[in-house]
Amino acid sequence: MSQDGAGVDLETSLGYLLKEASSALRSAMEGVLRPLGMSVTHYSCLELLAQRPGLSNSELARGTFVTRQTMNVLLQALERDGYVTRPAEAPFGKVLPAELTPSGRRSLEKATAAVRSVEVRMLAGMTEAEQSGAFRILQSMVRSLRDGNDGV
Amino acid sequence: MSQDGAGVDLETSLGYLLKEASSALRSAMEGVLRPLGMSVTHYSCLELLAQRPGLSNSELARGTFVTRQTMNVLLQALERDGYVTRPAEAPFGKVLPAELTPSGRRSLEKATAAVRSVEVRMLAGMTEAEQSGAFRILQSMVRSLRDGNDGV
DNA sequence: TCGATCATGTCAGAATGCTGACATGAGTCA
DNA sequence: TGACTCATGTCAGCATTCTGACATGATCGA
Repeated sequence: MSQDGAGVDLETSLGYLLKEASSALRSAMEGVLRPLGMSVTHYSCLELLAQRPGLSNSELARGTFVTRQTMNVLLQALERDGYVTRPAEAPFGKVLPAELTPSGRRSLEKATAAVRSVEVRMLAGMTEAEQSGAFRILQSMVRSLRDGNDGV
Repeated sequence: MSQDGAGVDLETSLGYLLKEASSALRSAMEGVLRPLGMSVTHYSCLELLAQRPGLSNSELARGTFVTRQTMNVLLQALERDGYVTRPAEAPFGKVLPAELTPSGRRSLEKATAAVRSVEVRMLAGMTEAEQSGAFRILQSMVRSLRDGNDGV
């Protein structure tokens, strides 16, 4: 199965498995969000805004792991469709705090329920201890990867 | 910090953390692969072919978590640049087995070393037991997500 | 043997995200 | 005060990936 001497054995690589898990999660989320006419990034943006009202474009971008240019395009669409509002002028500096409209909040409700069901399914068969263990380990990975990243 | 009653708390959501970890890994891999003129999918394809010579386009697509259309575009580019060869005619059915050329193998060597260093960094500070625990847990997540996915 | 079903390779067009670039406002330091 | 650095919002162009569609070859059941 494993090729001796090869650098990264896909069968035992945690990096590969991480990618696989992330792909499966994304796929499952797309599956439940598509009927609602929502993409994963779309949903992530609304969810983030619901939990932290007033976040700026750049902050939302960091929170959803896309560039601020990408988030800007998405925010403009969400604004046009009436899910999000931003003031015409920045109250301070250039930062424009965004907020959900009632329509945005309504639209988010169904999506949140759908995504929660996916997360529940993902955690099926795992004990509480395993879940908190997974949490610690993933956090450790993120920290280690960020550290050596030269601030990029 | 947490909003009581909200469906998915980002601070404690394993799904969100999984996405964060995957994003950090991808970012780190892009960082080391870019100087080599290689994208993550590009590398993944070569690595997969090195470990399992003769994989078809569709099999490579599944192994790198992209569609077979995407992999087809990539394979054509890799073929054009002399990293991969495929027979002009299928030895059986329509399946075209792909293989690395010596040039492809050479190009992969540096990339493998770079990616391995990223994986080592990611696992820094984790015990053997934690790593195998992480492996089991991620596998469990993948299985649970796939199960309810209606075969998509 | 024949028709239905499925997987594959491939082309074309659309969607999504990224890099590059620019102007603007805040903070820092001499 | 003035120069410098940094983060932000935004526009434009490019890269990557996806969805839709089609023809072809293998497989299976009647």
